[in-house]
Amino acid sequence: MSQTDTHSRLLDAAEHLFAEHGIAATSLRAITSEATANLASIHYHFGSREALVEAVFARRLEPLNRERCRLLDLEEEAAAGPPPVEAIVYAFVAPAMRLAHDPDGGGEHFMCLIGRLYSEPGDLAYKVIRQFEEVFVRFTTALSRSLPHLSRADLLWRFFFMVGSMSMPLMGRHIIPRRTGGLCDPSDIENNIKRLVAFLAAGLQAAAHNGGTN
Amino acid sequence: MSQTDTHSRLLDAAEHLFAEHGIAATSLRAITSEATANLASIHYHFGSREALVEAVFARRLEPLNRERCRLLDLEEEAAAGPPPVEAIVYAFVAPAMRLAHDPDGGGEHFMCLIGRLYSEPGDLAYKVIRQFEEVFVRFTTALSRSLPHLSRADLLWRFFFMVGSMSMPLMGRHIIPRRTGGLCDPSDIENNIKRLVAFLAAGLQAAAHNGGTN
DNA sequence: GATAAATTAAAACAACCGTTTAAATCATAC
DNA sequence: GTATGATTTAAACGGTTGTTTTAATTTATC
Repeated sequence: MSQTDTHSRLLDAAEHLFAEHGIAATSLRAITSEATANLASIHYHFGSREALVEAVFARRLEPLNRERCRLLDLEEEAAAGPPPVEAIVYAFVAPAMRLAHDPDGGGEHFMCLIGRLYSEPGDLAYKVIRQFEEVFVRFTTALSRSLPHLSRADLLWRFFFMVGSMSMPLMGRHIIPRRTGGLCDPSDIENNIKRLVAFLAAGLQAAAHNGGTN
Repeated sequence: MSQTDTHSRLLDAAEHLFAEHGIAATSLRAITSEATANLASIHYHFGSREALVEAVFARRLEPLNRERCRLLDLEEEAAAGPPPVEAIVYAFVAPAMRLAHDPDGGGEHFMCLIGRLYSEPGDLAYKVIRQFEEVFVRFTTALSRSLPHLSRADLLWRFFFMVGSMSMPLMGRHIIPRRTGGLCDPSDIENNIKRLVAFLAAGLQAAAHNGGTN
């Protein structure tokens, strides 16, 4: 934990460069250079490039998803029946948005990286997404209790739509402000959380496209 | 246009491999191998690797966005005032979803690739996204006419949320079916269009998070 | 069928990749 | 202070990358 903690310096540098240039496009030499560490240090501390990649994700994902479940716990204890959709959406969205711009958590690059995940080559995505298993199950069942009229397919699709919407303020850190002349600011976290909750709660509660027959 | 049209065989192979493994992770040798062409043919026909990447996008983007504008034209001519939000969303979503699985259009890999775009290294994303300029302007102004109570920032954010939602059935071709045990099928295009339109129209029309004061 | 242009083919280029090895350095406990 | 284990360093490995060059081949024109 000293200032010469090569292990976490490597994780920080990798996280940053992965988010900035993509995982595949980032070389070990670029990482060790930014971390002011030796090339071989990656293999000493992690064993391989792939293990380093997984470590970058594991470091942040566990606390993030724990916080999501904690917020959902609170809501489910507070409400007698199923919690309102807004509360479920908030418990899912807010921890990710906050982590994305918490300089202490250091996750400012991480959530951008998570957004990239769906477009990274197959093996890695599956490994990482498996860490979402508990969150996926808990939130989809919570939503299905609050939206019992939706078919399972409709509900799951809407859950994925939610993930996609949330990924925009996380991934579009550079593109969105430029595109909107600064009008849309991804670092305006609390307002963006409210925007997302309003948008997603309405979308999730919309009438099913087919009248709910399947 | 003969069966030995190396130029388009290279584009097809690149499009496919880019979508499958990512742009950065795809080598020229892998492309020429799949296209049964010589390694040097890429530089002969396109000049460089980067030019090939841009050509892959340019080939599909222009027809796609033209179709979007055409559908929006129809709606704006049909309606006296601003078209209903559902119609605007449909004009934006449907062409992309159809292209994504139209084997004739060959774009079955392309839309998956578009989804990757937001997470590709910076220079490329800006170049390609500039091709969306007309679509961006036309659809945001159409939406703002149909949703005049929304602030410009709220409207633009919701537009980005829409793009993010739409990217899920496009990008998640492999992950979503596996994750849902086949219950969610990204190739069930027409139903997914309806699902998206129902979800997005409700989200776009939601009350502003702050009561519409800014 | 010869000429010229367009296209394809094979080979080589330097630069970079992830990984490994072995020696040097550091910290720490005896 | 010396021995021991943890960490860092420098150098090299074979393999792959994008690109260029030069020659061979195909295609079209007269």
